[in-house]
Formats: sequence, structure tokens, C-alpha cells
Amino acid sequence: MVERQSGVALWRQIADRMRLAINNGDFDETGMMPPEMTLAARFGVNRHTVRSAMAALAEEGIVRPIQGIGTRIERRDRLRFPISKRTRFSQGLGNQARDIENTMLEAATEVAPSIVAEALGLPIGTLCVRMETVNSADKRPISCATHYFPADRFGKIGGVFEQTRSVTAAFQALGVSDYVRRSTEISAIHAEGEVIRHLKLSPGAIILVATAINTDLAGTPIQFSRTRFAADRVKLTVEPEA
Amino acid sequence: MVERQSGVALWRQIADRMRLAINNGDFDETGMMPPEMTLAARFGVNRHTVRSAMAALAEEGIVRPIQGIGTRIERRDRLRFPISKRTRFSQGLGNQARDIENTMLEAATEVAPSIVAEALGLPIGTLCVRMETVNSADKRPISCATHYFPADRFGKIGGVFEQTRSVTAAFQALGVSDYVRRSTEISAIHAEGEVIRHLKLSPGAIILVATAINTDLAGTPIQFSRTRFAADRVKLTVEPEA
DNA sequence: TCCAAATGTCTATTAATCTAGACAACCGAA
DNA sequence: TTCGGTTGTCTAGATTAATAGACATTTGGA
Repeated sequence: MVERQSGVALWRQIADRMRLAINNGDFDETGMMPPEMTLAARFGVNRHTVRSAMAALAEEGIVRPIQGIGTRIERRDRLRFPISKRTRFSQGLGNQARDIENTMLEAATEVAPSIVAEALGLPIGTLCVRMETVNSADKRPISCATHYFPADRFGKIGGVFEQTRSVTAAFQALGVSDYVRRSTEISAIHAEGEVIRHLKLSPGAIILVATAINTDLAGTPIQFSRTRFAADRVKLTVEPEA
Repeated sequence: MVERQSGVALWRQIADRMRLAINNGDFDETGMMPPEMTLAARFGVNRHTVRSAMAALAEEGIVRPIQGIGTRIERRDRLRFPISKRTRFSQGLGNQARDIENTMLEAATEVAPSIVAEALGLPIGTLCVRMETVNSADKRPISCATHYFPADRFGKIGGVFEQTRSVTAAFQALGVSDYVRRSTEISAIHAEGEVIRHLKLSPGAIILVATAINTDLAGTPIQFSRTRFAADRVKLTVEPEA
């Protein structure tokens, strides 16, 4: 059921599980959460503890309590984000959202960190453009990403991206008509720091981290990116064929 | 830094971050953790709080404190688990571990849950074999999985698996010489219940959930599986080509 | 041998979390 | 209108988590 003395407060465990159940469509028949007393009994905790969990979900806009009636489910969705040989952010979400927005927070030319240099096959000390973006669907932040591009070929990509609002379009404007994904690594950690603010997460939420390398059609690495997804808003889908 | 009143205890946040840093090789030069007082200052907490985090890591066997000396790092590893068109558990880990073991906990023939029936393209009410396995590398549990197979073709797969200790080998024994992955979905949740025991996790740890469908070469779905990975022990690697 | 630096243990206090119970406020239906 | 079921609010107490400080113990090196 719920685990005590785990370092994770009961209300947070319960909030996580209810969010999951809602996204899973468990209460779709009624569109309402079970009564607080029922949930308290089900999880083996006090009603007040359930209320704390509910308050967290209400804060996220997932449920809305109505006195005298019950607690209504306002939103249940977890976007499907496909990862494939031709992963593109906006295209990937396709028609799952009407309004997809990529915002650039920052672009700077810096010496490439050693991990990035290695990934892109550059000598230590090479300059790279680092670009920070936040990606939203229907005004809801889905992920934030840090991208690195070799500065010699893509020194101006920051400015171009601000025009095009798309990495794919920026690449095209800079002469890269197409590109493919060489590798993607996925791990999961607790959200912290800046990411919490950018993704409007409640602290302690889980984020999926996807670290990827893209190459041009000649096989030359042109992009290293680390994308942090709010785990309760997406599921990553691995597409086997190109 | 660390987030207060997030429903996640400070010692757990710190333990999570230190585990990540260790796996990231941050302290490889000395092989020792920084002194407790240094960490306390770095995280902005009391020394005792750092000690609680350390105790959790020591419990997991990741560090070992030595009075008068410091805290030694005992183990730093996160296996790379590739996900591709031909994902195979044991092969995938390859030479990252000497001893890879698949244990079957249970096999039962049941009516397929609706999600499984849909995924495998079976009529509602069809019988399936459900099989629970735990997968370990070098005696350390890495993942536990629930597999479903259509009962008409694979009714005996439980017994065969116990002999072969491999899904791939069991398939071959039952006439499926090769199979490919149709789809993989990845999400992340907090560990709870049975999974904590099977994977020997500290409660509250993060698990990566990979839900996959495999088909035979004719394209007929033959396996639905949900694999739960201990997030601090693996990183999933998405391979773009077959 | 002595000292500096590190972990180990203890007490005490404060803050956060969880439990328990009572009752108010609100809604829909009988 | 009344009543059962629901959420909202309050008080009080128990348990867990975090802070603070003191001092013991162990180790390696000066």
C-alpha cells in the first residue's frame, strides 16, 4: 500500500498514485474521485492525509473539490512523446495538443564541457553554442532542454531559433536539410532547482531525462541535447523503425 | 539546492543526489565522499541530516563509512540497457556484468486484462499466460517484469522458461525462431509494494517502467511485458537502428 | 607522542507530518 | 423541509524529521 518512514511523506506517495490512476483513466466512469473517507480507508491513512494529497493535486489543477458534492477530475492526460531515428519535438506531439510552443531561455557560446565534446567528437576546448529551451503544449510546460551545437557550423543558431522557434527549422536555415538521431539515453531523477520552476512542478516530482545525440546525414554529430520531461505529463514511446 | 516541505525528506533528496553523483563518477579521483561537514555546508543542512542520507546509501551498499578516515565509495555503476528493435535482456547487458540471472517467480494462465488483450490483438476474454520474473546482474536485482503471452500458442512457456531461464530461448523452444519489438513506452514512478522487495530498493526510490510489445516475424503480437527497472541501477539506451 | 581530521553517539529542541475527533457548510434527493 | 453524504475547518496530540551542540573514538601524519 503506502510505505512509512521511507523519506517520502505519505501525502506525496498518495498524490503520486492518484495522479497516476487519474492519468490511467481509473475514474473515467464518474469523472469524480472517490470520497475522502473511502480513499483514506483504501490507503490505510487518516482522512486529513488524503486531503493533503488532494490539495497537492488541486494545486496542480488536476482535481477540483466541490463542497457537498465531491472532488471532480479536471484533467487527465499524459502526452505520448515518440523517440525514434527522426525524433522532432513539435512533430512528435502531432495532434495531441493544439498549441505547441518552444521558448528559448538563453543562448551562449562556451567551451564545450568534456562530456559534450566527447559526444560530438570535438577536440577538448572547442567552442559550442549552448541553448536552453522550454517546450510547452497547450500552455502547459512539458519539458525543458539544454542543447549543444558545434560553434563553427552553428554559431548563429541562437538567433535563428528565436525566429523559427524550432530546432528542425533552424537547422534547415543553416543548411542542414535533414538529421537523424544517433542515440538516446533515458534515466529518471527527482526534480530540483531551476527545472521545478521552468516546468511548474511541485517539488519532489519525477523527471525523465533523455540525453540524445543527433547527426547530419553524413553521420557527423551536430547536436547534443539533454531534455528533462515532467514524468507525470508524458510517456516516452520508443519507435522501433525509422 | 534541496527543497523543503516538498513531501520528500531532505535526507532522501540528498541520498538521491549523492547516489547520482557517485554513479556519475564525480568522486572518482579520491574514491571517497567529501567529509560530512563539507556536504552539510554544500547542501545547506545539518550534519546529522547528511548522516541520515549516508546511512541510507550505506544500507544500499554504495558507501562504507570508516571512523577516523572518511566514507569510502564501495560501488558506482549504472548498467546500460539498450532498447531496440531486437531488445533481449541478457544479450543487452552483454559484458557489463559477468553473471546475469533470470528468475521466474510465478506463471499462471489467466483471462487477459483488457489492456493486454488490446495490445496483443486478442478478443476480450482470451486466455493468456502471465509470468513474473526478476532479472539480476551479478547477484544485484536490476528489474522485475510481468509478461503476458497468448495461451493458445505459449501455454507451456512457464515450464520452458524455468528450464531455459530466457524468454528468447523459451520462444525458440516453442517454434519462434526470432521476434522483434513493436513498441516500447517508458514512464517513471515511485517504487512501492512488491517491487521494493523484489528489487531490494529503499522505499521511495524511483523506478523506470518500460511497457513493450513483441511480435513474431509475421507481425503477430506474441508478448506484452511491463518491466520495472531500478532507476539508480540502469540507464535505458534507445538504439535508433535495428 | 600528540594533533588534526574524520566518523560515532548522545541529549535537547524545533518543525513537519500524521492521527483523531468534532462540527460546520453545502448539495441533492426523498 | 429534512436527511444522508460530501467537503471545509478547527483543536489537540503523537510521531517523525531536522537542527544544534557537546564530546567520544579512531586514524594517519607531523
